[in-house]
Amino acid sequence: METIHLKDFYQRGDQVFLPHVSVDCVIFGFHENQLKVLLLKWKGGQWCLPGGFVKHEESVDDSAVRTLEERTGLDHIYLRQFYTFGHPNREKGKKIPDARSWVNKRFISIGYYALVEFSKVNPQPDILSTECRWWDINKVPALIYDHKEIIKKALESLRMDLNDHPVGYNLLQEKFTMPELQRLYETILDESLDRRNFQKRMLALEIFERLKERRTGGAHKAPYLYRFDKKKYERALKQGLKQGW
Amino acid sequence: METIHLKDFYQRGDQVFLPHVSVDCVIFGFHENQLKVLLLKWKGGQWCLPGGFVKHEESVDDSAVRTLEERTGLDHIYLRQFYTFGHPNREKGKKIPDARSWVNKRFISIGYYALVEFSKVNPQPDILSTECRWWDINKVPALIYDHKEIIKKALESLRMDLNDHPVGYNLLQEKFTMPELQRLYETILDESLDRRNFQKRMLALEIFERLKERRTGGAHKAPYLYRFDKKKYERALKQGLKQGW
DNA sequence: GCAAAAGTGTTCTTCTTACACCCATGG
DNA sequence: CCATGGGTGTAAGAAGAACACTTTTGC
Repeated sequence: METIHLKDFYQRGDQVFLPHVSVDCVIFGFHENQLKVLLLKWKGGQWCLPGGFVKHEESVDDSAVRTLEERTGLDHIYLRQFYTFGHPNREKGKKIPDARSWVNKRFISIGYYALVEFSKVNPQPDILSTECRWWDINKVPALIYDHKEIIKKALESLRMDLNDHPVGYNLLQEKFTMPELQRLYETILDESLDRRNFQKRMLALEIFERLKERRTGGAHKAPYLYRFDKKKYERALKQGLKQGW
Repeated sequence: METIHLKDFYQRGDQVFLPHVSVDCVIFGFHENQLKVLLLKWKGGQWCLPGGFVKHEESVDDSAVRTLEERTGLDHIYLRQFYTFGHPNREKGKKIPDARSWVNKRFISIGYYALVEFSKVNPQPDILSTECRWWDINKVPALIYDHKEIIKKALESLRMDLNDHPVGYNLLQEKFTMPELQRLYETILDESLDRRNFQKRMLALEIFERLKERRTGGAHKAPYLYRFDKKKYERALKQGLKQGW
């Protein structure tokens, strides 16, 4: 992350970044059987999505990648553009210290969602914020602008993508159990699934490898551990999965 | 359509439009059993997608609607945002008469596709072009920038949307036959479908009304005419159709 | 009367859903 | 020893694919 002074950013940021264009990232994680989103607390006290601006010679995708890296410390993240928000009143209530700043102008924001492994993330605030932390998807606080709507649309897109993209690889730790994978799907879809049918369906995708180990330590019968078979997983990502759900 | 002079547009267009942001529209029509796209011929002789810019106080959606109206003469068009193209080299080979013009800068383009009733369209060139006409989707000429890729992605999105949106209403004339609807689906999907299964599936959607008339005049047995049942169609649009394909 | 397209219904197969029994573990 | 969660298989139902015969029309 480059160091940039706030005053510089407001006054001369447009020498580095395109005006009127921003990127917002809905970063999903999964922890303790809950779907989480990473949010930032503005200096004003309100919460918002991590976002950024597009450098003059930078691709929009790269700008999203950069934001992701800066907020999470991770690279090679699963990232997907899902919608562009372009209503002129989307930033209602906008207040920037310097009224003449380029940042004070209208912004069209390109929405990306990311899937990250919760335990690997080291949340980092940006220069405009004081705090960066996970929120339960069902307990998101009031957000600035249209950010609530952006999250809603991100979640809808994620649900759609679940149809033909194996999604656990990005959200779970390397080794995981079927019940864990099922919780993940149930959380994203917000519905409960039949244990036996779920397992059958998942295994039918043929992208998993069952290990001989089991997850011990918990109460009750120890479940098997699985991991993604990298080769088959990659192939599935390219071809799209067989239809389902 | 407002009259605007070309020189003004290049020199002072940024007083009206946002810099760095454009809209590209892939306008689909259906005629003589072929899927068509509406293209413009630039004054330089190359072909491109109809597009436009976003006014300072205008929503991006409205900007697309305006472009659509200007090129086709139609309003209330089925329109869908499908992707935003933001690579810095997407406009390779760009040549604008005035090198200092705002238009000469990099643009991020928000892609929309539209479905229109071919026979109702009155193609109109814009101020930058000399010709506006339909091209068969399989015979699209060389296009500027990344416009070929934009069409490709639009078509992919349309194919996806076919899963849960009844699409004929926007592309066919008011009254149509099942075989015609089938040609439309086959053209979009680029695969042939079984006549009997197709009809069953369509009728199972329960959004059609079969008329007593038949389409006479052609050779062979006269097929029935159908039209969309407006109420049921609207409901289906909102709820999404039952899964299929 | 023949070729070509359209109307219609049935069977087979596949996928989806529903559901029951036994096993392991911690308390 | 019992409550709870996990492993597995089977049967019924729904959805999709495959397919054949009859009718209409222009030539």
